Amino acid sequence: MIRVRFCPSPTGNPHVGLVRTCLFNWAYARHVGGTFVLRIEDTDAARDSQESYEQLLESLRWLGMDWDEGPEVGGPYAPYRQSERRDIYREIVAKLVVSGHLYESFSSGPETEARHRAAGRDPKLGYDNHDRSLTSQQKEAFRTEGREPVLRLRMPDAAITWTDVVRGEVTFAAGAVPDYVVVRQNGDPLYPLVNPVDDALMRITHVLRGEDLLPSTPRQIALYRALIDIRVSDTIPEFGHLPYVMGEGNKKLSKRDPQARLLAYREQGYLPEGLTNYLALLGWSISPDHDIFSLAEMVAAFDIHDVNASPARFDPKKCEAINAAHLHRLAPEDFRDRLANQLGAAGLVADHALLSAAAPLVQTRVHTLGQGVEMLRFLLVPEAEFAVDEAAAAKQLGEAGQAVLAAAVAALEGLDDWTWSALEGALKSALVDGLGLKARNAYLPLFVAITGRTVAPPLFQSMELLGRDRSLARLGGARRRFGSSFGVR
RNA sequence: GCCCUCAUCGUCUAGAGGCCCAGGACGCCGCCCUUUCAAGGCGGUAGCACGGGUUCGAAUCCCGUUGGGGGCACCA
Repeated sequence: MIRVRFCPSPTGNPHVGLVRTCLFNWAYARHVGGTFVLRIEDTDAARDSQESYEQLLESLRWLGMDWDEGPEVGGPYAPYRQSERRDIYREIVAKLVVSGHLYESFSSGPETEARHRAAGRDPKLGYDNHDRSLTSQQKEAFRTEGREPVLRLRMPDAAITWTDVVRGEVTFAAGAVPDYVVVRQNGDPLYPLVNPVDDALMRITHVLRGEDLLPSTPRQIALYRALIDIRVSDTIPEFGHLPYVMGEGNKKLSKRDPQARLLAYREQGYLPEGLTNYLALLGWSISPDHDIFSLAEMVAAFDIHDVNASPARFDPKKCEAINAAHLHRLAPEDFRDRLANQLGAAGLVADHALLSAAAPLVQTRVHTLGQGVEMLRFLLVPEAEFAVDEAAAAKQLGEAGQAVLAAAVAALEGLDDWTWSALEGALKSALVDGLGLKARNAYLPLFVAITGRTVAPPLFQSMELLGRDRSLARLGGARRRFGSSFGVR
């Protein structure tokens, strides 16, 4: 039985790189019919926050990644928040000390450096394993000075090799990794201990995580061996190190990067299926000749062994394009309902019939739901709040535009049949035939007057939905407001 | 400095010795369609980092160089 886990620490807001790691774990678990465990690594009280924790869960749920075991759903290895597992760690640490895998270390950083200098070595070399064989008298002496030790893991004096699921064989030479701190002076267990301990206890079979953790893998393998020795575990899991998601330039996408903030995409009206599709493409591909797919299709095809080892750059343009493809594929009613939510979040309400008629007009014209809101704003906003984009007005409602507006008003005032095809007929004969204008020049001023912008749903349909009174009022308003600016440019 | 790691169009990728004078997608550029903007259709632009091997044959295997990234905490 394959068991994978995703174990974020709740600091800052969830970002796309983190979510991509989660997605690969989740998809692999689902693909092989294994178990997906969510574990919260909140051992750093100073940086962890409840808000971050909640955003994390919310993000995963929004994207459709459900967990079989973890916070709020429980499971056989509960609790799944490390802050609630202190007693477990204490017990295991005690066993590791008794068995000699952990030892007390009193050296301070400056002391270690001084030893390196005295021996003519680079002082930045790191810990020198100096305290490995302190006698009990020596330890006693430190204690009388009032010094408390940290606990370090005794690293094996041999090379450590594993076969990484995404990179193949990786080896660290003997002595490349110094004995490292596993329990703080104040007794708090640290990530390098707690993470493998929980993986062991929770019977995790595949550790799939970011490549930043690759250099710490030899330590974890060493710890695993110790855990096997004290019978807490009986195997070492497979490791797979996923490539980074990079931002602009050549730096890893960080939590501080605004483009990395996951929930920003929801706010802008990205679809969860669009975002997961794009994220999946960062380091993986479903087939040589297509790249639009659903989560279910991903699950059917995803294998962690197919993931690339090289870092991928996050491209907002492609992300938007992939999202657009999903948006355009939505059934019209589905699109309409999602748009209704987005409108609601923007404080706009539309009655069902109006929205049902309007939504199809914008579906293929936008890449995100947020763009849909902007495109329909003219139709849903209270008349008093309707505003014309100044730049568009300056360009389209000058002298020529005013002539168009005048002719349009004249042609429409006597029009009884306020349907889009009647509107089209009337305006076409008045402006294209009557004034001899090209369609573009004939209609652009009307777009601006009616919708306030030059990027909008089709004109005649928009006017039909807006209704006769409001349409004529806006045409008149545009003449009054911008007609006086003749010659002013 | 030491250790690890990565290397195909601008970007994401397909490619696991001959099917590749390298395929797809996004972007970009044309054209068509067109009531703006999209969408759609058609076409175009652009790449195997470099140098050595191995082989009848290398984007694919090996070595090196160069370049990028990461790690070397009583953070995770």
